[in-house]
Amino acid sequence: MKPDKQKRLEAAGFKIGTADDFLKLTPAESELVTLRLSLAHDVRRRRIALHFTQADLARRLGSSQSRIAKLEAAEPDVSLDFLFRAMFAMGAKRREVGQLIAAV
Amino acid sequence: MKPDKQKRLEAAGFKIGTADDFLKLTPAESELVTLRLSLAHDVRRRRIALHFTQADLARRLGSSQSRIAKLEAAEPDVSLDFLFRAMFAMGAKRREVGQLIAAV
DNA sequence: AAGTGATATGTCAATTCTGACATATGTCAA
DNA sequence: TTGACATATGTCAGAATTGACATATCACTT
Repeated sequence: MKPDKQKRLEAAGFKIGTADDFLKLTPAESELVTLRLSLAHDVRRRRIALHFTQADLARRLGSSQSRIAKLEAAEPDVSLDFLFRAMFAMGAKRREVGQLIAAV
Repeated sequence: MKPDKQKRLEAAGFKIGTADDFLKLTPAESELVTLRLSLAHDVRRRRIALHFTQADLARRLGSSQSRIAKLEAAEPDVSLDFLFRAMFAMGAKRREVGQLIAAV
């Protein structure tokens, strides 16, 4: 958001902040949320780059299409284990995953 | 292991390899195992650097001393979620965690 | 409009993971 | 040796996550 727009909104009584602020997350919780979102987004990016459907990826993981949809939506009942397994199942290396996680 | 020692052992009929080889892990499984071990090791390293006992860390996580012991031992019933929560609970940032994961 | 393939959403029983607890082992100082 | 503190190991009921399935929605072609 541009600074001037933020000023105008605040003048109008709106509090502006990130979703983390809004939800009053601790720094640790915030890091975890960001991590989950990054992974979920990258799974989709990689899947599409490989021309896989969700069903294709599910088959590789011994899972189901609906679970992949939930994974990519970063739904709260999706574990980090599942997210990482999806990454590695698409050939991602620790090096690449580390870079993704470290990215600001 | 030093190369010469490995040669001697192989000459004696021993097969030398990594645990991954021995267990016949796929590359994806291998990446996951290494990831878990790296995190578990780093949790212990950080905890000790902070002069925390396992009970201290457990309290921060709303967990128990025994679960932290299992975590640091990378026992198979410990989730990646729990490992990451422990890292972040000790103040680790995504940047640092990413570097740890990316490290060869 | 109807058909087709991909993705999203909801539910649920089974599996997996968790905190809690008991207890064992280890370490070190008094 | 005893005591005090830290860590390890085992168990288990409850909580969280899973695959499977049904079905809805979307995008595109005919």
